[in-house]
Amino acid sequence: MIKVIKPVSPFDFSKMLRRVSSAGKNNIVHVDMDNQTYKRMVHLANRPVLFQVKAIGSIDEPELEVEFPETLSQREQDELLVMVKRMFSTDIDIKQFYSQFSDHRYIAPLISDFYGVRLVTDPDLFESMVKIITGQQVNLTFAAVLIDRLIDLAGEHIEHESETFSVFPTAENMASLEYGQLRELQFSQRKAEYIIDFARLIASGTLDVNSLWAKSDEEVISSLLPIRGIGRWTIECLLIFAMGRTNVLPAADIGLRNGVRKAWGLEYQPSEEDVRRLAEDWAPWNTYITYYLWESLAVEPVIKEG
DNA sequence: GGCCAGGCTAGCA
DNA sequence: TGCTAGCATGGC
Repeated sequence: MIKVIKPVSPFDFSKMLRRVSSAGKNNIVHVDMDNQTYKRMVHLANRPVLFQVKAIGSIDEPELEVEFPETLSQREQDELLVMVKRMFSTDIDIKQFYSQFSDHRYIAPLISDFYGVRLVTDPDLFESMVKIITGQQVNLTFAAVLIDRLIDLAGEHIEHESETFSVFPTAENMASLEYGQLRELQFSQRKAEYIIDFARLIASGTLDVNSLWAKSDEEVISSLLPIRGIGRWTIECLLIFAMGRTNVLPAADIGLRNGVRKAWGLEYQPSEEDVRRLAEDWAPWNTYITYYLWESLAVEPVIKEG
């Protein structure tokens, strides 16, 4: 069955896909740049469901076709469409961001470079949190390798029309792991503890992550901060990469600081406080400015000759 | 080979 | 309250 979503324009699905497809080598997300499609499985009503998102139309008159099994109930269809809209930030009125910063010396060029690019989020809070904790203090390349290994170990792997789709491990899957199993994948002892303990909190019903959706950013931060292994940066990333909140400033983030250094042409590494000062007029678009600064670092490096 | 990675905790003053 | 050593390993 196919339903059509009309995102608010501008919406550059192609650039968004390029970013998604460069993360890791696992079989969770299947991106086809030629056909402009994104496919993956998610848990819906406790079973894995395959869906596909395909871009038709243009950047200024975008449409997304969402394809999913006929067997979904009406309620599950609604849930899936809400999730897809959130994942691709289709309802964010990005033109307001653009008009607010159209004359900004350092931000306007970013808008020009990444016109129509929106945040692409993870469909699931648990999945996102595991990825973020894994990414603490290690380079992104290594973090992606660790996540790939974790998916091989604990995820489901489902064949569908000659393609293999991996499904990210559920909290229940991971709650039954031992720390030593993650150590063997080259997780540090502490990260193994952080991640498995977090899975156990959810699987046991002690922590209800879905209750976070109704909370403000600061309420989400204060409710997760007491959990061991979860600091402010981690929650700020969750707010961005899982919840799609648009006004989050992870000022301590080394990538953001590098991005600010590059865009502002600074000769020194700005501190967290420096970033907060420069960002005083960024509201309510802290997340998008941060995201575009991250994007500006991810641009393919020029290959040197010789 | 040394420093840096899209940090966090625990221990100390 | 604020500071810092230690963690743990790949990338460059």
